[in-house]
Amino acid sequence: MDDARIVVGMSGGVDSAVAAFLLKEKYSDIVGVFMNNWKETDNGICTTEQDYDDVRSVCAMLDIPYYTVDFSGEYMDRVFSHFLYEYKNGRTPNPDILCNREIKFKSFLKFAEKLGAKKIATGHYARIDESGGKFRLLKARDKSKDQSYFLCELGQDALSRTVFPLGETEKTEVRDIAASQGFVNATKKDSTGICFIGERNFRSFLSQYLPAQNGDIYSTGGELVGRHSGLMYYTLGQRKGLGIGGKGSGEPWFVVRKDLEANRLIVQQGKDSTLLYSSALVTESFNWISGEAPEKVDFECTAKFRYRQPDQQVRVRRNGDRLEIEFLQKQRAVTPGQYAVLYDGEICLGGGVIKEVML
RNA sequence: UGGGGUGUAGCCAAGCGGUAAGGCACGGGACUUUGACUCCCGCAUUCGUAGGUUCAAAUCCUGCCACCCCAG
Repeated sequence: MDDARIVVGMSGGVDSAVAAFLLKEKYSDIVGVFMNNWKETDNGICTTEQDYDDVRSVCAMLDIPYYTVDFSGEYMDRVFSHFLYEYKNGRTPNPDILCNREIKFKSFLKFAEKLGAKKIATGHYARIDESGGKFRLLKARDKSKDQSYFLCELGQDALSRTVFPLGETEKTEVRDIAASQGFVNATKKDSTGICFIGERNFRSFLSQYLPAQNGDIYSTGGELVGRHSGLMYYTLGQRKGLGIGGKGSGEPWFVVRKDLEANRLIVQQGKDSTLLYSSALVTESFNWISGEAPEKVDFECTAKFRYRQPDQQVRVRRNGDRLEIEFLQKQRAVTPGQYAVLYDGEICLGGGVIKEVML
């Protein structure tokens, strides 16, 4: 039994509740902390009250103290402002990876220190192992829930002070444990949508922060095929929301390019739109979880370009901080602003923002 | 106002006397801690309109309306 204090981040969902429960096997001094990182500015449905109630209920059953902490200022400055900046520039950001780096594994970690804790824990599905003072991030045992992709920006400092109690646990077991413990959130639906902001109408949400500018939609053949309501509402490979019907072959249309200069959306018809398939990408800065780039400048490994994508074989060429990642199989809709995350089998090597994509 | 053609859901489009295919779009749901993709479900009691024939019409007949084309 470890009597050093550990702080567990609790969202109100089943995962973090069960994570806290599992910690009781090894830790005697556990503190639950609920993070409130988003201030409602509209009169949307506020689920944070309910979530906090659930945290209270679970902590009471576990007989552990709990606190709530507000990082909404940090979230706005270090995550959301960047999120908006990226959209404004035509890219498609991944705020949750940044949120992990900046909030959960930075601000929250510091907060835990102030509470006298040596370590923090979260309900992420991923594993950490250590050997000779080196920490590695590994995929979760439950491959269908593995969230290592979202943790690709972490480093040695964060990993050395983090515990992921659910790393070896299947999601179904998590539900079973929650049920057997009688947790109020045992059957609560998993939350999705941007972390802390939640699920909401993407268009109306974004429009509150960025001005939308209508424009034309052109086919790759140069034909005017429709109107768009603002480039920021679309991402590469997107089908929904184009409103183009009855034209051409009858197949659906997909976004293949955003022309910011002309405020035009370029679309192509058919699933096998060749312009959607790329063969390589470039990241300009890359976070190596080990803390240092591998010695080899040219090597093969696997990669993911989006969450829950099967591993893809790639060849990496390293040029300082710049990485060129070549795909052995062409990839559909690899999008600037998203992350390329490298893996060596179970090991998550790290990730970087996709800067440009080559056909 | 001579000739020909076409009018089926938001768009494209089957149907040619037996009681409205399909696709796209759209809406809802599933999946999902980004954005997407994908999957599932829904989506014309009605076929430009008014009559007529028929047991039965979107399908046949007639008038009208609209649009298109060729002539003028």
